[in-house]
Formats: sequence, C-alpha cells, structure tokens
Amino acid sequence: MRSARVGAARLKARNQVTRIGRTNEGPLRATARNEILCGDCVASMERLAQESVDLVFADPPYNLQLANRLHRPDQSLVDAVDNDWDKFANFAAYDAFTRDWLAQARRVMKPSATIFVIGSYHNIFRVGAIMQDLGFWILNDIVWRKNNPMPNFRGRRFTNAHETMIWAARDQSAKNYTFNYEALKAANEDCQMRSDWLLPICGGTERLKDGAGRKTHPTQKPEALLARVILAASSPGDLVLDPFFGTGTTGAVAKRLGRDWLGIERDGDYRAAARARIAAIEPLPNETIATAPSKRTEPRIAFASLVEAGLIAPGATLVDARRRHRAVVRADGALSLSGFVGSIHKTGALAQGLPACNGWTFWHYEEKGALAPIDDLRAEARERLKVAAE
Amino acid sequence: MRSARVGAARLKARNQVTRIGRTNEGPLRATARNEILCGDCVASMERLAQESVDLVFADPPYNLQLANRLHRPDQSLVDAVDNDWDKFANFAAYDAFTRDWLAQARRVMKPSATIFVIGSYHNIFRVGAIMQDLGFWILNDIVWRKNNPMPNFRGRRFTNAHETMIWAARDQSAKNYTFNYEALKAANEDCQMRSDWLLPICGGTERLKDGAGRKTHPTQKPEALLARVILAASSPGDLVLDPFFGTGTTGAVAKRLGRDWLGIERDGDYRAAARARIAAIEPLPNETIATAPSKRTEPRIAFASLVEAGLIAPGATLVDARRRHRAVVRADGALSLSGFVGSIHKTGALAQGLPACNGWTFWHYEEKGALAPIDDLRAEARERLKVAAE
DNA sequence: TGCTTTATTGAATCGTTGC
DNA sequence: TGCAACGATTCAATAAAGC
Repeated sequence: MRSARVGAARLKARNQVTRIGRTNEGPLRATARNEILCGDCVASMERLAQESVDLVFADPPYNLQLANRLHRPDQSLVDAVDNDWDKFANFAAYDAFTRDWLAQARRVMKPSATIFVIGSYHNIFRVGAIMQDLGFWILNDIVWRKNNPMPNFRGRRFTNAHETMIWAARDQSAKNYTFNYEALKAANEDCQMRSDWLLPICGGTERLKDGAGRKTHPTQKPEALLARVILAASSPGDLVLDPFFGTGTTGAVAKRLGRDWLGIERDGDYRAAARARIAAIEPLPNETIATAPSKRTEPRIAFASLVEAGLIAPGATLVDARRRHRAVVRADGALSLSGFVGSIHKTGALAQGLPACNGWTFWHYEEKGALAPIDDLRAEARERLKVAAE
Repeated sequence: MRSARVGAARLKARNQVTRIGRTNEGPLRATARNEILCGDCVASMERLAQESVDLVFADPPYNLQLANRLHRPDQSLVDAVDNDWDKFANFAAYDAFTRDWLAQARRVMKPSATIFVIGSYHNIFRVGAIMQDLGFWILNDIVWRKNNPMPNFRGRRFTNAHETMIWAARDQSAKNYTFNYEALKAANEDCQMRSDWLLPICGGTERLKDGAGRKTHPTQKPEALLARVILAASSPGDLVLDPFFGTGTTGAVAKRLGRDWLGIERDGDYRAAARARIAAIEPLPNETIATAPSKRTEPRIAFASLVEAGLIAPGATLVDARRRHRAVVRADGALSLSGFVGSIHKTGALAQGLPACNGWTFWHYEEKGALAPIDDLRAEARERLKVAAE
C-alpha cells in the first residue's frame, strides 16, 4: 500500500490534470501524466505547466557523424545510427536545437527537480556547455561503463566503452533536490555510490524487436540504467518527464517503480512500441519501492523536550563514549560542562576543542552500567510522537 | 641504445633547434626541446614553430567554483584548490582563455599529432565544445577512474570518482595520427584498450612535497596516467608539449620513455620543482621502449598493468625457474628476449622452442634471492584492484 | 623488529532551520 | 534579509604512532 501522505499528494496532482489528446493542439493548464505526447518535444513542452515535473531524463540525438559505412573485419556491415532524427546540418544547428529543448525542460522542472542527460563524445560536450549557459547547476557527470561494448573494428581508437550522463539541478540555489543518498549507499555494499556505473548494454529479451527480428529502436537504453536514475533522484508518486521517449524505457521503469511518467515522441512506430511495452508492466508492490526514512527527513526534536518528557532527568550526568568528559543536564535542556552552559552540540564541541559537534552522538547516558548515546533517547521520543499522531 | 633510425631523426630535430632562454622575448625559428619555458602558455606557444610537436598533453585550470569551506565529518578542513590560477570571472572569461590556448596548441601540432586535454565536469564540457568549434576531431573521450577518490562528505552527490580526458586529432582529415594499438592491446589481456582507465590518484612518494610536508602542486597527476597517454600516442624521439606543465609529470614520464618534451609554466616554484624532478629521471633502456612490431601478435595477457602499478619495474629481468633464459621487462608490458619483443607467453614459448607457453607460470622474478612466478604479482595486482573488479 | 592502531589527506562547484 | 544554531556526513592509501 502506498503511504497515506504520498497517496494523497498523488491524488491531488491527478485531479489537477486537464485531460489532453495526443496531438499538440490547445494549451495545457496542468501537466498530463502517464501518457505519450505526440510531436516535437519543444512544442510539446511549451504546452506543459511550468514547474510541474520532478525529474527529467533525456536521451537526445547524439549527432553522430559517421562519414562512411563501417564494416566489421568479416566484411559484415555495422548497423549504425543513420536515422533522420540524428541528422543536423552543423554544430550550430545542433546547438540551437539543444538550447531550445533544454530551456523548455528547465521551465517545466520544479525548483527541486533535477535532470539527467545522456550522450557520447559526439554531443555531450556541447550539451554540457549549453546546460551551464542556461543556468543549470551540474551536480555530477556520471559514466555508464558498458561491460559489453562494441569493439573498435578498425583498431584506430580506444574501445568506446562508456557513455556520459550529466546530472544537474535547475540552478545553483536549488539545494533541496531529491537524492536518495542512503538508499544508494545501502545498495552499494554500504559505500556511497560512485560516479562510474558498470551496467550491461540493452540486449536479450529486454531489447525490443519487430516481427522480422530487427531492433525497434537503434539506441534503446537498459532498464537498469533508468532504474538507478529514478531510484536515485525521485520519490514514489513523482512525475518523470522524458522528452525523447523512443520506445519508452523511462516510462516502463517509472511505472514499475511507482512513479508517474510523461513521454514525448515524434515517431509513431516508437510510440506504439512504447505503449504496448508499458501497458504490460506490473508496478512493484509499494513496500518494495517506498523510500526509506533518512535522518534528514525525520522530525527535529529538541533536547529540552526529552527532559520535559522525562526521558532524561535534570541533574543527570552525560559522558562521552570514553568517559573523558562529563556534563550535567539542566532543567532547561542545556548542559553544564565545567562552568560553561550550552547546547548539547556546543558543549560537545567545547569538550573536544572542535568548531562543531553532533551532540546527539557525542554525549552518552548510563543505563545499567552500560553507555548509550542520547540519540537513542531521541529515537524513543520520535517513536512516541509517531504513536501519538495516529 | 636508441635505434639508429630513431636516433637520427631525433638528432636532426635537435639540430634544427634555435636555443632560447627562459623568457618570452624574441621569435623562435623552431621549437625548443627538453626545456621549461617561463610565462603564459598562449604567448609562449605563439613563439613556437607551427606544426612542430607530435603530442600535446594539457591539464588546464578546471575553473572550480568553491562557494564555501568544506569540513570532513571529523571536522577537519578540506584543503581545496583555491589558487589564483584557477580563478576566472565567469564562463565567458574561461571560454576566451580556453579558445586562445587551444588555437595555439592546434597551430603547433603536426598534422599527425594528437592532443589529450584532461578536466572535470566543471570545465570539460566547455573545453570539448570549443575543441570541436576550432576544428579538432575528437577520437575518444577517456575516463580516468580513480580507485581512491575523495568521498562526498556531505552525502549530497555521487562520489566524484573520475576525471575525463578528450583525445583529439588536429582535424577530421588527419588519419595518420600515432596510435600504438597493438602495444596497448597486448598490455590489456589482448583485449582492445577501453575508454575507461582505472588508476590510483597521485600520492605516496610520487607526490612532490616541500620541506614542511605540504604538497608542491595541488593537482599533480599520476605518472601512470601520463605513461599510458605517451605510450599510446607517441613514438620514441617524438616531442611532447605540455602547456600547463606544473611540476612536470609530463616531462618526467616523457624523458623516462625516451620522448622529448617541452613544458610551459608561469609559476617559478612549480618550474623549479619540475626541473629538479626531471633531472633525476633516468631514461629507460631503449629496448624497453622501442615501438613494438606492428603485426598482430599471439594472445598476450595483462602484464602491462603490473608495470603501471609498480609491481614490476621496466628494465627488470625475468628468468625461467631454472634460470636458463633471461628476458627484460619493457615499459609497455612486453618482454624483450635476445632481440625478440613479445608478450610474456610468446617470449616464453620462443625460449623453450615450444609452440605455446603460459608466461605467467614460466617467467619468474627474483626477490631476496628467491624466484617467484610473475603469477604471484598478478594475484597481488588483482588484490589491489578488487574494488574495481566488480 | 614487526604488527596493530590511529591520524592524515586527496581538483569539491558537498545544508537547513529559525530568529 | 542576514546571522547563528542545529546536526548530518567519508573511502582508500599512506604515514605515524603505539605496542
């Protein structure tokens, strides 16, 4: 079951939606959800409400410049990307296109939203520079390392074994962007997730193919890549926009992970493939996708309230883990440390001679001869609050 | 001894040099070698002869924009890069600077030369876009993955665990650039070298420090990184230009690998450190660095990574278990056995007159008088890289 | 001397809340 | 709006110190 808070927010957002068709006609009062908009992504985004999406994933044309056809050593032809949508007259044309869609993406992003743009060396430098020029604030560049890349058949370069994603906030001042740091760390052997991700390319049964066995889309991204992006930078119920939807990997993964999604795609074949694909997706049970509470999102508790609640008595003695320092709890929730009176943090800092200190983990109380951090008392107080709220 | 052909070419180049001082005064008829030019890199490069260098390695200022001081969880202060040389008023100023030095670098590059530029997400996108605008033809972007990066202390982003190098030819038509494909392949388990390189950051005894233990330069690059760049994209006797010479890693590695070098540096302290450092470098014997035969060779195994990691030194002697055969370790990870150059397997087979051989168990190194198979070193290397093995 | 423990450090665009 | 307080946060390698 979706949590009550998230469910309510999502329902509210749903009710604000003005249902629209699949064409570009008419204005939008709010932003659609869980649909594929037909048409050019700039025109489509222009009609979306500003500050309405929580996350953008964009896989724009790479502007590959393959002058000639490429043959493998056995003389077979490499099925290169030569679609019309990847053709631009020159860098200036590509830059203008890039500026247009990025500006619109930025407009529809909530202040707390972030954007991922994936590309290769053909286009990612232009994309990144334009993002900076538009005011995006880059948080990381992320390297998708492919464990099974296509080799360089001519032996004239290094194997092009990675693609680059730029992760950016809407602007420098946006400090409250969604980043599920703890969840990613837990998923990575309790080490913080690095900027290089090793993932296989999209193949096997995941790769969409037509009746004749031809791949439906030349650059279909692996769902594992989108899963990490969406888990890292959104919450259940959030709206994920993909302006270059293709065959809908973003929508499929978003639906599975309990996020809403919105795709924009010009090509009818891609839209049809995406629609069928997403319809077959079964969302995961809510308990598997609910974001774990992080310390940052827990309600703040004043140390004084622990004293008021009787969890710690005025006059009690607190010590650090090694019993080197002693402080006495005052009735007003401050501590007294050899004549100095201050907060648990200030006294902890003073005791250690440091500029700052987290008093919750520094100070301990004695219970049955053993020491426990006063953070345990805070957890107890939060537990009581939670019970009282129900 | 250097080979006759290479030696002659080098001598000829030397004779063309007009000796210059360390100031920016006066024109240059040709390009100096094995010196550090004092001054601004744009002005200095303007005085170099056009089409005179074979390889450029550039580590320009990254334009970091640090808003505040950063403390570790233990409250210690992070020693961030806040040098004046990394300060620019805005993106436009950084772009203008970048355009200027890149244009000069391109002018002095031979048609067959390539350039490596290293940067982070702060600057690399602007650098890459400007390179494309100036006509450079990007061959690869290469990711330097750090196995020991600084963590993200606030838990607000992914660990910034890599830097990016752009490798480019002077223009699209330059097809004859130097790329030692076979040597790199032999050094990488007989697999093509990928675009992601795992290397430790510069530390330990390699890191230059002043008398008080402070690092001489805040961003000294590891020699292993430069070694792979120089081995990949130059030949013995070639001239390697570094317009942001710093403490001279490029010069040190170039000299060791039998390349000529030219550095440009504004800071007198950096220049002095670089000069002393390079003077202490002993070039490797020629047989360890001569370009390997270009014909496709039998399968080889990743012996080069042991050399890069310092587990076995270039020039070291390997013997078989009964000390009947001796081979010398080359800097590119191949072995030299009485004039024949090949992989550890090929040389082992040749020594025994057998069609094939497992070099890992055939060849031994000497440690404290005892012999041990180089397979032990491979195990050690694997242990070190366990983090990255995934 | 050798092993264990502790301290230091590296290109970093690294908060939020309430008065 | 600015300022001060709260309080959350680290991985690997190297070097130094302790035993």
